[in-house]
Amino acid sequence: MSVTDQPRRRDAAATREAILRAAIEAFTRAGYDGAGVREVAAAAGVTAMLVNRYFGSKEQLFAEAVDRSFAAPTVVGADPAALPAQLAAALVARTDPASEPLNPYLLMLRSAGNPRAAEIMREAIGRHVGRRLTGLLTGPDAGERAELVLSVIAGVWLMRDVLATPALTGADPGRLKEHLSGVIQALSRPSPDPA
Amino acid sequence: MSVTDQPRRRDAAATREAILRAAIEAFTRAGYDGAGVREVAAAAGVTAMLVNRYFGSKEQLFAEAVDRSFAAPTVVGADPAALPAQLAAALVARTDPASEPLNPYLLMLRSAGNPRAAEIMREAIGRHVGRRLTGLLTGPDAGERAELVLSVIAGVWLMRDVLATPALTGADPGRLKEHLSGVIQALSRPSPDPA
DNA sequence: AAGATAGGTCTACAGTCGTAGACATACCTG
DNA sequence: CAGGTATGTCTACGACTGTAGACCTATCTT
Repeated sequence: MSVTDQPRRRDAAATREAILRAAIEAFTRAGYDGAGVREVAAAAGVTAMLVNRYFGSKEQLFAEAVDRSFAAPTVVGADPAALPAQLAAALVARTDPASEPLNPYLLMLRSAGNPRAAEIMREAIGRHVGRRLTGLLTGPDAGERAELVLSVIAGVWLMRDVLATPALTGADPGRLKEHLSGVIQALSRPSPDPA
Repeated sequence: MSVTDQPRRRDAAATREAILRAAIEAFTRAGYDGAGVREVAAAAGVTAMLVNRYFGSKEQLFAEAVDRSFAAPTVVGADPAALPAQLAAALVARTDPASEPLNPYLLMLRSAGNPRAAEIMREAIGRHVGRRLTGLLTGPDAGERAELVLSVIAGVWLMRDVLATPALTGADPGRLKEHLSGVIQALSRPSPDPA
């Protein structure tokens, strides 16, 4: 790691934390299948076996990495009326290709191909993100509208960062924010007007 | 494959087609990393080497599978005014877990983790889907709004089929269609009203 | 019927993967 | 200072991956 890689002081908690951080980084960048245990171990400055010794298996390591990554509150909005604009602004800002590369949505999108990883993430969503977002919405079908908002967020992250589609990466942020604000607004109302 | 697996009559075109079909199925079900060349070959009733002999490499096979999968027009809408409702209805119907398991969005979502696969799919989107959807929208920023619609579609497919989130899989189809129709409607207008 | 060629298979290699058991060493306690 | 234990490493295995070259054989042509 550092230039003078003196063997880190023996501290189980700190080492475990270093491995978990490295795992989040690796899984977010390369996905569940693309990240190897040896790679995670090397980034944490330890051996591959120590990873399994602390976390049991790659699958359990992934589960804990997902849980940690999803636990961090991505967007906090207090006023329900201002939520669409705030959410849209945050989404546009954070999906900027030059933005910070560590976030739960990238981890999710790049690991969705593996069935076991998908299960783990579904449970984590129900445990963290879904519940948090549902609380911000009002109405009887808040749960499903919250997951629709989640779908939109994930979809934008997919196209803009993972696939890096030209029209979205090069779009004007202000106009993009307007569009997305309208989309989220449409999902904020309990039931669409059957005019 | 069949019970009496008599060695298929030697026909280069037919064999190539069988391999390509098997590849689309495998890549859609397991993603780029999850599907192996031997698995594809076995499903087509041939040897792994023949796959590479016809397609050069796994990567080129994937590129051709993506191109074929994306070329099939998923939703055809003629009337721009009715487009949101039609698109929403088709999306809700086709993302039903009991629906047909072969479609470009699943292929895309489950392969997005691999960087090379992501590049290939980005090009294929620009070549097929993006252009097709852009033609259905009007206004100066039709391109970026088309990709936002694509983002919504992909996001719903991700949550409803790949992750199989409970609130979306169990949601009432009619109400879901209403919500999504409103979302797409918001993206159909050239520029949101700065009221 | 005999040869030519397109169509397919066999064997194998070099690499990576996740993981298990035995072994070594740094640190704390007496 | 001596011992014990927590902490970390080494070696290795079996399975799987994509792919290359040599080889076989069914089919068509003459």
